[in-house]
Amino acid sequence: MTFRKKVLEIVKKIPKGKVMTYAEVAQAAGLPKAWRAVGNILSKNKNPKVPCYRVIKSTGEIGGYNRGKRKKISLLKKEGIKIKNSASGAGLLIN
DNA sequence: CGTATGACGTGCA
DNA sequence: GTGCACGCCATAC
Repeated sequence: MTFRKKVLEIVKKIPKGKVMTYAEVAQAAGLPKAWRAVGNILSKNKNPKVPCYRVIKSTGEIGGYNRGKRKKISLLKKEGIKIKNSASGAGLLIN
């Protein structure tokens, strides 16, 4: 079980309507200091079953998305999460 | 095997 | 409040 796969598993287990930060995912994967790699892995994530859009930065920022940050925001909004500011503002509301 | 990179995080100016 | 720089880990080439 590589760290990469573990991270993907964790992200897959994220409940609907909820979000996790890269740091949280890394911690859940067993390497709380590997959030760096988490982002890197998700960026190269080729598994469509992984809702990588539910993973955000610890600062509350959206971060980025393979298919465009815009799309990520839309998906999160559908889940009940609204984005206050996508830049520096760092604000997302959960319902 | 070694180097470079990245969807980050925190600290400091 | 905003901007810049450093540090960290795993993956890719």
